[in-house]
Amino acid sequence: MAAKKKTWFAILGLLSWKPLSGYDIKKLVEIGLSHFWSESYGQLYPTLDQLVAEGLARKKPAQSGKRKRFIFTITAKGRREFQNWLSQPTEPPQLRSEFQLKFFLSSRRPLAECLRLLQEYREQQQELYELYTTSDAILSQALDEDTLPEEMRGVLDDGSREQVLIFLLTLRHGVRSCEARLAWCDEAAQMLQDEVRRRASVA
Amino acid sequence: MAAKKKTWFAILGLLSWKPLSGYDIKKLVEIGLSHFWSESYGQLYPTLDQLVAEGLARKKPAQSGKRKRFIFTITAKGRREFQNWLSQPTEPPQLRSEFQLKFFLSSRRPLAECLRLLQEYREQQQELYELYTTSDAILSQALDEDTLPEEMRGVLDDGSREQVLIFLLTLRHGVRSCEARLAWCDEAAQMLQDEVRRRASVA
DNA sequence: TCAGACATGTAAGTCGTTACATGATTCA
DNA sequence: TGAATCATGTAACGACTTACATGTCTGA
Repeated sequence: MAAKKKTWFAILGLLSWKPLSGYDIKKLVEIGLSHFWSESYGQLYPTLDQLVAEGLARKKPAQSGKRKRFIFTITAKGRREFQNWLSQPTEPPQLRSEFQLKFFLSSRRPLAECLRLLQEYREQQQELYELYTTSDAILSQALDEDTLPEEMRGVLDDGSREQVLIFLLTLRHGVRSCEARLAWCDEAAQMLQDEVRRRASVA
Repeated sequence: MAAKKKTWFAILGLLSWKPLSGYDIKKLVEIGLSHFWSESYGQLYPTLDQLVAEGLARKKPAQSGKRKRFIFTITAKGRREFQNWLSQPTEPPQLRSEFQLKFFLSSRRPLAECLRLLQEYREQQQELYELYTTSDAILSQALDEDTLPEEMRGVLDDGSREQVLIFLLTLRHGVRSCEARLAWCDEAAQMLQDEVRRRASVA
């Protein structure tokens, strides 16, 4: 139980909300956590069995519906493990950014190359930003009106305001980060172009 | 040559600056790329041999110094591969943030728990921010005065302004991101506390 | 002399994705 | 009837870290 196993806790956390199948969990992650988390089936199903083996969850076939389907329920032990993980210090995200790597390594290439990289990055971020702000608007409105947006039924149940609020806040983390990156792109492009001009004037 | 192998290109990129040993590369990554990249020896040395096997680099024992030491030099083919990688579309960083995972999953826990997570995160970011701004100041000054800061001799050679500029800009990406995250923490804490108050007033 | 930096490497294990394999059910 | 979705799983691979193993050289 020592190491990382973040997948374990991602799953336990979702199970702490309500019993779910592997498939449910996959969907939930895609809808709710997609901008900062992902899980593949290849990871999910084996991990679920491990959780059961460790006594952190229970597996039982679903009686409703005719499909082969297994519902996982968190155990008291699982809940304790999850809460313990929550209270444990969080390791800061160590991102590996291919863009930044390229940008840094391009410092001996023509400045046009750096600028092209910058522009490509900016376009990606802009697209992301629009995605985020759309969802942000929907969630903000929902919070205002104290309702649940349709897209979220099944993901967030009952009229829990906190859930909507936290959802909105995690999203807004993405929004703010995106904004910062966009601003940085403009600042960086500006400085690179200033440098081009400076070089021209010195020569 | 199809897939990811970003380590390959990180190394090739550094070798495109000048011939280096595995140890040199490790140091260079730690000093120059540490806030968005890392390489471990377990990755580095085998990859260097792979590069040689693919004809992208050449390995030769160093004649200077008495220590066992191998210098790697990029080949023309290696250079082509590197430049090709640079021009290839960059995949957007998919971060997996343990903090965001915790924060999201804590939405059914007492609000105090969410606030604690937030505060811990803020402290981490604050620390990072101070680290970044210190380096930023040094690099900004160096750029102003057209000199190389001592810490960078060996990392960046000759008086290449572009190198210092790009170095500063990659760093500033971190600075801007940090600022955004700090601002987000404050915004989020504010909104959570408003919610606590709102709940009190409704009850 | 001995700590700390220099220097290279391997083995084992963790973490995660992709692609594949299989099959039921629903609905247009 | 056939495409989409529901649903579970495995095998193979790739990326990366950690810990270990080994030894040299420099300078206080």
